[in-house]
Amino acid sequence: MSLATDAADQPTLYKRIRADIEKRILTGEWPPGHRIPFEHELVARYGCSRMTVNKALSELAQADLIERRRRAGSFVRRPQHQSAVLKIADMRAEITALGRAYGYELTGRKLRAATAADRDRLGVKKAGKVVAITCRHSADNVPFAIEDRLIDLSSVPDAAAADFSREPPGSWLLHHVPWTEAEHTISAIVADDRAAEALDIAVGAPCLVIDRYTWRSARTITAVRLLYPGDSHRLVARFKGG
Amino acid sequence: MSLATDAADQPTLYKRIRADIEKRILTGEWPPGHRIPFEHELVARYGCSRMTVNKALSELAQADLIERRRRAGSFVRRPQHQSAVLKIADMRAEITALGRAYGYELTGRKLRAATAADRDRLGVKKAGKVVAITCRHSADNVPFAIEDRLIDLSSVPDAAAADFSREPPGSWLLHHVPWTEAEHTISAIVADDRAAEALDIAVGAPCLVIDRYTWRSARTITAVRLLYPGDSHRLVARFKGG
DNA sequence: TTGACTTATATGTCTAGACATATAATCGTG
DNA sequence: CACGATTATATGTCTAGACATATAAGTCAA
Repeated sequence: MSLATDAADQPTLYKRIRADIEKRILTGEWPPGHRIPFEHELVARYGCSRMTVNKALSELAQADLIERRRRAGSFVRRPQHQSAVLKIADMRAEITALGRAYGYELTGRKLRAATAADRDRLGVKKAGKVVAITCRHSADNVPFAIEDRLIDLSSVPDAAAADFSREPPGSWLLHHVPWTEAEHTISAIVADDRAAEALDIAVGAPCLVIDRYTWRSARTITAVRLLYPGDSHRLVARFKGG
Repeated sequence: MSLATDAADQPTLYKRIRADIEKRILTGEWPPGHRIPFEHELVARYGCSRMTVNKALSELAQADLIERRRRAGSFVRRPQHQSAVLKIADMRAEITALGRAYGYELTGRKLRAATAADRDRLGVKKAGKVVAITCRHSADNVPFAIEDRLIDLSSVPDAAAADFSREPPGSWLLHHVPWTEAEHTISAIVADDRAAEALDIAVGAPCLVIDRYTWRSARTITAVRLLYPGDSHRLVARFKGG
């Protein structure tokens, strides 16, 4: 046994090294800027080859926990610009996860040549065909959110033939467009007449608005606006790492 | 030269292998579920050792782009549960980044033994001392957000002596608490009398609310509620990776 | 003091092997 | 056919080297 441990070491050695270092960083024992021991020191401490500690350190670097600089060493990174992971699963999953019955209703569907407003909303210059969809999601038969969506058919031609009367466009896209990037803008408004009626709330009640633009490899796919009743719905974001 | 390329290969070989595979996944050429070539096939294709392709594949696995299964092979992962990276920098940075003048005003500060409400809000059971702070952030002398914060002194004893009349508690904590986890809850409300006056908006105007709980290694540090005028402020979240 | 040159060193990448281990596939048996 | 045992195989981890390369630090001259 060339391992430095006498006890049974469940995880593999490089994972143990990684976990050891991670622990010291997370507990603050090694604060941001602190220099991690050199590879050759860790090699001596753990009695293994350099490739093994290198693998541990490389993974920590990939996870942005440390920064590695040639000739200088490896250093604990300072907490990144604060960022949060905001879970926005598709509506069905979101509502189902709450243990509530999911309901869906297509309220409008139009196929048309892109208007100037459409192009502006999708952020594209070229004209093309689009599908405009409005629909409503409900939980236990209570309105949960209304959706107003535009899909660029030049990016997703299949969407022209898709049947959105049963499957919500968000789910459909999620299963047909394998990899996406998106930008969300979250704001608050008060419900106007139309929103109030669709969501069964009072005019002037607060609403949470999420505007989401989704694209794939620099190609716009869809723009969607979701309107939630603000007092009943909450977006939960979990954030890790500074 | 054992490299399979004749052209000058700027990046290193394993990075090129990783990029090649990543590209095929991102363009959809290899859809979710597709089996990546076996390591020994990639070894043959690139004319390198197994460790080199293994490093490329390991990094893709760490980035959740592929999933590796013993004996079966490596497979393109299906787009994860949709998640967004929500940037919420500290207020000064946020406002400064907008090119506006940052203003800060401490409106209240109390040091007290934790009340039942405080303990509930911080999610702790044991009693202890807390600091309660209210303050206001402004951009170009226009109210930008009001903040209502509770700091657990048993986790951050230094906060008792900190001078929050000049430095906002958010910035102070960010620089004194090196590593944190947090949970955000985003909702919408309409402004009540107090909020309307502090933010200089009309009663009944929409407001964006962010409740943030921050802790470090399972230890609660602070709970904060931020109130933004909903029509002027926007939270932008950028999301990558399905 | 400053700038240009040199050197030492820590990380970056890679190899050609090795054995471990989980598991899909196959084979036998009741 | 169902089920348990066996086998083949792809990944997981590790070694003991090697050379490449960026750069901090030291050296020396203007």
